[in-house]
Amino acid sequence: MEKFSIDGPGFINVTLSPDYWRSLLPEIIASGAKYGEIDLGKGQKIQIEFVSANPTGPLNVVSARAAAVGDVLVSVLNLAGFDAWREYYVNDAGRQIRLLGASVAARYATLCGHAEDVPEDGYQGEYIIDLAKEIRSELGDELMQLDAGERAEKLSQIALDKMLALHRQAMDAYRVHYDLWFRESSLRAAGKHFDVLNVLREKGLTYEKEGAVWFRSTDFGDAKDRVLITREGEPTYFLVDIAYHKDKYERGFEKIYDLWGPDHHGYIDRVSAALQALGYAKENFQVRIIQQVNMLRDGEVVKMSKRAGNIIEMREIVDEVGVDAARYFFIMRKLDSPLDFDIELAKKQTDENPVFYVQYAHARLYNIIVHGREKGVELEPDADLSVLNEPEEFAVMRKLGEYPEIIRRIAELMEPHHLTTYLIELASTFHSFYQKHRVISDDRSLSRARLVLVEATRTVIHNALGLLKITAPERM
RNA sequence: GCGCCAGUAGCUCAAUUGGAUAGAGCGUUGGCCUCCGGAGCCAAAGGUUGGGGGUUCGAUUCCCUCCUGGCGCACCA
Repeated sequence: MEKFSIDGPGFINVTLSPDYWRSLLPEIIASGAKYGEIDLGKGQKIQIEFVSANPTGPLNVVSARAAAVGDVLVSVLNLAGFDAWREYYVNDAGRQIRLLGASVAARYATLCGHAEDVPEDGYQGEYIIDLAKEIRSELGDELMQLDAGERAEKLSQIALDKMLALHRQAMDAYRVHYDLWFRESSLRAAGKHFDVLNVLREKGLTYEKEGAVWFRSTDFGDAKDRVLITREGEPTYFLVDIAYHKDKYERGFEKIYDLWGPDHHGYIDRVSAALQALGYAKENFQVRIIQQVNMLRDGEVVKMSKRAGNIIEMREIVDEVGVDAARYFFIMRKLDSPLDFDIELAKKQTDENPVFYVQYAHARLYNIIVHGREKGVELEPDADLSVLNEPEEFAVMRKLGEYPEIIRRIAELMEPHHLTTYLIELASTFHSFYQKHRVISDDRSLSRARLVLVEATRTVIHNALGLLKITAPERM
């Protein structure tokens, strides 16, 4: 530290010495991918559940946003000292799967020459027909020999497996690799939801009304009580979901965070109520709502309607703009803000596109090091850095020093957009330096020192892009 | 009607959770390549932070109220 000063009410300014900033550079290079590591989490086990889309239809663009956000959050949390885990909840049981089976069965029967209507509340989408066609091409008409009930049951399992495989492929292509795809059916098979029901009942937190079993969630802050067992005797999605969340704690997670879509915010209080009723601390279960995505083409919002069948699928958007741009654009905004995704902009390979701005900076940095080597100036992390005295050099060093703080902020606030904002700032700070000063020149000692600055900058950009799982190109 | 979220430069968004002169990108205007990548840089213009109250040394941030937009208010998931 160089000096303290008191400047106005509430401000104490601390000036750090030039040597402090210079010493950061070899540290960054030595740390490599570990630069930015902090001990915020202290090894705490934390689970992030995200996407968890129903396997009854294709993944949409909201899932693509959630997938990018959840994936990056876990990476950042791990860097911040947590033991973080990616999980996907597969709703592979219950009413909707029966409807999936019935819908596919109707299309299948129709293809086999026995015209049948898709049930009123079934799935009408084009993809159901595709599924039916695929199944028929594999199995022929043989399922027509079963009675209608068995056929629907059989087809629901086949369709489920196929949808699930598609979802896994889409996530894989998107570079999201879950630690676990958790099956709802496994909870049901083990009767875990009935265990929950019994516990709540023993605590006197349930009652019967109009033939259904209710949970007194209002005792724990919910707006109204909720049904656990329907009049028909079926467990609700809610009951099984309580069991799922309880199971997370039983598997050793100390904190469980869910990322949900905006249409689920009314659901938060009841799950929180149930977990509190079961004795878990309120603050260990948190839900972040990820707002909607508006797809734009040439500045116009693309109208999407599930009914009309013109939804944009996750796969389509990733195929069209590429994984790098898609991930970047979906991370770019604060979770609370609706996100405008301009498809044409994401595809542009120009300065209008922030992805290319950052990737360009990395390619340029890499190239400078190559150029230095060609000129006989090797990268030496222990070079004498006292020759670095330009304001633009210190601006870059200060920016590099911010990185661990960015990691902390993202981990504490669960807001990954700070990473893309930071990358733009770092790239911009470096470009300003680069424009004004030459790295490789006749002054050997200055060249060596600046190469250290370049490599440290390259390392941080590389690390940040790594967290985003966006490629850091050596040339473009 | 009730609840959640948003409203910041012409456009798309930030602002280290209450701090200093509210910052970037795009767009506009004017400059910069004999030279490590011009996919870059510099400069200028552009703001009553949706309106109005309040809290205090200090508010984009917290509270109240109103306006606008999105979403939700199932024995669906």
